[in-house]
Amino acid sequence: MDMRGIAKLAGVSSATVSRVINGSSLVRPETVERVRKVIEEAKFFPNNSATTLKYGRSDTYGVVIPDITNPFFPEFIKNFEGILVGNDKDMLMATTEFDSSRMQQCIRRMLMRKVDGVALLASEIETQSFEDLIHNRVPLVTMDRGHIGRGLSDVSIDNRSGMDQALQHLKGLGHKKIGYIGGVEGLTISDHRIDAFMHALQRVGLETRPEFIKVGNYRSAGGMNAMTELLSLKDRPTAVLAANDLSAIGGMRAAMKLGVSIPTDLSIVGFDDIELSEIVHPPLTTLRLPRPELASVFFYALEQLKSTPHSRGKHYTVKTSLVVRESTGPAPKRRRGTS
Amino acid sequence: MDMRGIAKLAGVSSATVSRVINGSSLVRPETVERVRKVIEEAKFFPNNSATTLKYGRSDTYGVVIPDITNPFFPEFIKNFEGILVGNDKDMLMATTEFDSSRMQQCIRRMLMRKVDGVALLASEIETQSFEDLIHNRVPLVTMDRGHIGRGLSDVSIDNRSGMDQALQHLKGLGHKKIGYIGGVEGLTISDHRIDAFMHALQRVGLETRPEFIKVGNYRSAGGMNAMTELLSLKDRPTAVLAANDLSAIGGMRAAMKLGVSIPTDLSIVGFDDIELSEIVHPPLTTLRLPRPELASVFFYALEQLKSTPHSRGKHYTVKTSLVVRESTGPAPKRRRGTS
DNA sequence: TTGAAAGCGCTAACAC
DNA sequence: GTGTTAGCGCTTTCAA
Repeated sequence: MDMRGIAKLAGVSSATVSRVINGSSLVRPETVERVRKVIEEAKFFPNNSATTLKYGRSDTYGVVIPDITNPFFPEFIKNFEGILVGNDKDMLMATTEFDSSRMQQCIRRMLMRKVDGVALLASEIETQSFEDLIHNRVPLVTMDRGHIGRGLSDVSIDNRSGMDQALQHLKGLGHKKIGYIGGVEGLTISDHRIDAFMHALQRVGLETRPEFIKVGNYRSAGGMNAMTELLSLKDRPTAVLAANDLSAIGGMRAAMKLGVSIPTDLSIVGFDDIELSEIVHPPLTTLRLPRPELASVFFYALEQLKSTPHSRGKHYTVKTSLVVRESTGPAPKRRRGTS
Repeated sequence: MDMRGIAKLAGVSSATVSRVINGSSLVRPETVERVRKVIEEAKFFPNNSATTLKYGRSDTYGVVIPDITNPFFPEFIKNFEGILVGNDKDMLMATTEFDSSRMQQCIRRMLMRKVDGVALLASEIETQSFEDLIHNRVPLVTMDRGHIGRGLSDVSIDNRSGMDQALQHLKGLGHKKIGYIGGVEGLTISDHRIDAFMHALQRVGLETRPEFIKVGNYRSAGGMNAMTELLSLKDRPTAVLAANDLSAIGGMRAAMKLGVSIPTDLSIVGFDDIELSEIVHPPLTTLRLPRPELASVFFYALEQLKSTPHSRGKHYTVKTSLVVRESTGPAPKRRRGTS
């Protein structure tokens, strides 16, 4: 069944049916009524691909994420989809699994589906991939890459303010030796976060120790490994920051397994503030990266780019803030033998 | 840029370009080569909506889920998307947030996008909603609703075998008073699971006590509330089953807060086996519902329906199995005063 | 082995 | 207020 079918049943033309569906005010109310009824009875739904074909836009935004099993992303997706649905748009989600050929496929799918823009939260992207998007004039908003350009905006995470807060908090509790569990090596977002950590240490006046910095993988297993390494050091940190909550939670698990109690023997601070962090035991002190705000900044940035297609994108920033729970406490008294 | 553009550049017709893209063997190798090069240089991507318009199919499957922040669903999505991408298909995901008007919107979106089928994992659907899908000949596969029909298959979760295993396990540990934290009241999937629990109690030879059955909401907060109620009973259960892992984990939290230690004072069994259940402390004993298998059964069921459009669907079953971890242990000795 | 052309369903410009 | 019609990009049948 198409609009012509409906038109015939209602005794009008397909143009009128189109007008009714799109709420044009030019149609006589009784006609509207009649057409509506026929649409209802026939259970008719307009075929979106015809409009997409005609106008080259699909009212769909693409979202590319690395790993949907990291709770941070579903929480973002939930908010983002909510905004889209509220604006009568659709979402095409694709996950890269940290794999660059998957990433290429994702971009390809986005282009073939004529998405109106792409929110790119997967930072392992090579520049090459998104050149295709730029070249095809698809608005692109990235997370924490720092580069902008024509049709390209970036939402950076203000790691700095959050890290400062976290380190001040720890310093206030008497901690001096602070470790770090990183993300996946080589991703810009991980590098930014490590940089932010190092600089924050300096600003707060704590020493940086290379052996206190371990890589993880943004998942709990990586956090466990990294923490195990940190705790096997002769001179251990008394507090640890992690690149995300999942790593921090893995780290807590590893610590508990090794008989290190939290926060008595060791303090831990996460990053993201996923829902889980409140439920876990002990509840995790963490830097909150607010998903609702992040989602709406992405949406706003995309809409901006779409409405001014040929102009240069902008830098946006989302702030982080410290949420103190129970995984941080006073630094333990020094043991004999360790400095 | 469209196929005619490519055709002109390559000195062929758009038909030939189409043939090259679709891998037709009728084109002379040198022509293929030439066209390929032009496509490459122009960074051309075919416009999927034209094909969708022409053939009424989009090579996209829809997935409708209630709540993406419940880790069970991302884990399903991850597997399902993997299968789809491997078969050159796309996924249109929609979440209902347990809201029936959102559900209607979801179905509408699916119909407008001409999805080739829908995997419906949200059981709060009213029959009315999916009549639209059936009416428009869209293959539909539901989870644990039990009804099949023309173009409609169902994947049921074999709660029974799993519940039996769980209760045998608990009985073997000396438990006699077993509580249950349910899902959202009124959802068929919740009702099925409660039924399965009651029948399993009978089969295993344990008594059923209405006051031991509490509703939750599939989230940790609901599990906390339900557990708090259970523990406020004068005569408490010594073991509790939950409708999903999130509820079980919430239940553990509540128990810990009330000074009830797990598994010493109370045993808990979850349902799903989300990744989190292994990380949580203590690691959760649970009934595993294997997501990779679930995803592939859904895909298979959809493909079956698509290839035989006018025939009746089938019943599929996915079995659950008990994974014993550390949240279950021997029943505590009876305290004085409680029977 | 390649080309020409019709038609999928919708919408907006134009005609009445 | 309503109807007519062209055309979005692709594939496939038919013709050459």
